[in-house]
Amino acid sequence: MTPAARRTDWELADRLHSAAIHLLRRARRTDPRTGVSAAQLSALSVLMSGPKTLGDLAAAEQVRAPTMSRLVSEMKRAGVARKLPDPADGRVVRVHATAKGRRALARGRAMRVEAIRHLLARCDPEDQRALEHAVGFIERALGQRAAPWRSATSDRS
Amino acid sequence: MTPAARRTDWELADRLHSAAIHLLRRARRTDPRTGVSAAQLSALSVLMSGPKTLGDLAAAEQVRAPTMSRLVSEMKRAGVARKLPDPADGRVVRVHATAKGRRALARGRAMRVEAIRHLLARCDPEDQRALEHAVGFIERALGQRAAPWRSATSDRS
DNA sequence: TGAGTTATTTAGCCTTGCTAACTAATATCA
DNA sequence: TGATATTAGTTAGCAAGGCTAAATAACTCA
Repeated sequence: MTPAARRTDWELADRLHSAAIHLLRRARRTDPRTGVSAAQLSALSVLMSGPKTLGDLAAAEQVRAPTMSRLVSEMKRAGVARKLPDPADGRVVRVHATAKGRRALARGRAMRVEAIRHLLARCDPEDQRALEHAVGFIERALGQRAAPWRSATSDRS
Repeated sequence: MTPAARRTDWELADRLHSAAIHLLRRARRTDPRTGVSAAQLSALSVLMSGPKTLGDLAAAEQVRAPTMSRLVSEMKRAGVARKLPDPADGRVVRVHATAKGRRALARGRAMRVEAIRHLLARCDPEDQRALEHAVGFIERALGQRAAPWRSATSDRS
């Protein structure tokens, strides 16, 4: 690779980094209006694909077990999650999202996505093609596709 | 707008949101190795364009004055920032990055951008054009261009 | 000068990370 | 089988980094 090409790559990576930070900062402005904390919304998004054990939830959220244990207790208190015993293994706790939790997540996600959609309002067909191509590339590069909405705590920068 | 077009917009916004979250989650994996907290790195990035008052710094970081006051005290203790009195107004504190702070920021930013650049390694010329177009569009939509590297605290999701 | 405004700090609270240490349940194996 | 090890989750206690309210110090202006 030539030095010039390397510099170009670096610059593109830098701009992509910056754009991602600022895009999310804009998107999350609405979060306080959901009535559920960012950490709870993030955990709820993991639960959308079905009940999870506390350990799985902690791993998915990239936090330690005690952190998730406490968070789930708060979610239970807030009425957005339930804890049920595992019939096969008495040590295991299965966490389910409640209907209230699913509604809170849908609302929070919709507000965020709406904020981004608003930004895209002036998008012409060429912009849109480029965005789709770019997002598709990033999804492939990250080894994921149609990833669930995740993280509130975690996209801390 | 037809219902189908609206749905397409929503889906693109949703994927962009998700891609941004996961991109940053990947990029920040290296942060703990910088020796300076994410909040401090973010504040340092603001100081790269020159000294700032505490209030300006708080506004730039979107936190309250007491939060920034404490953060800057810690940065001073860590040797990455200095507090100097304003010669014209005795109430004002001017915060400067030290050489150590500039090095810490450069290191942290380089590690993040390197992580993203690594993701872009398989980028063919067409992908690159699309990414550049998409990033440029987002920069314009957010009303910024070549934004400084900001925030560690703030891209929390 | 004295009242009001502004910049920063202090005090104290909350959330959400963490580790260490504990309990309960299950698994292993001599 | 029964002792021991492992695993899942909880509890306790600490730190970082948000916040508001109230204090302090310096400035502005009538």
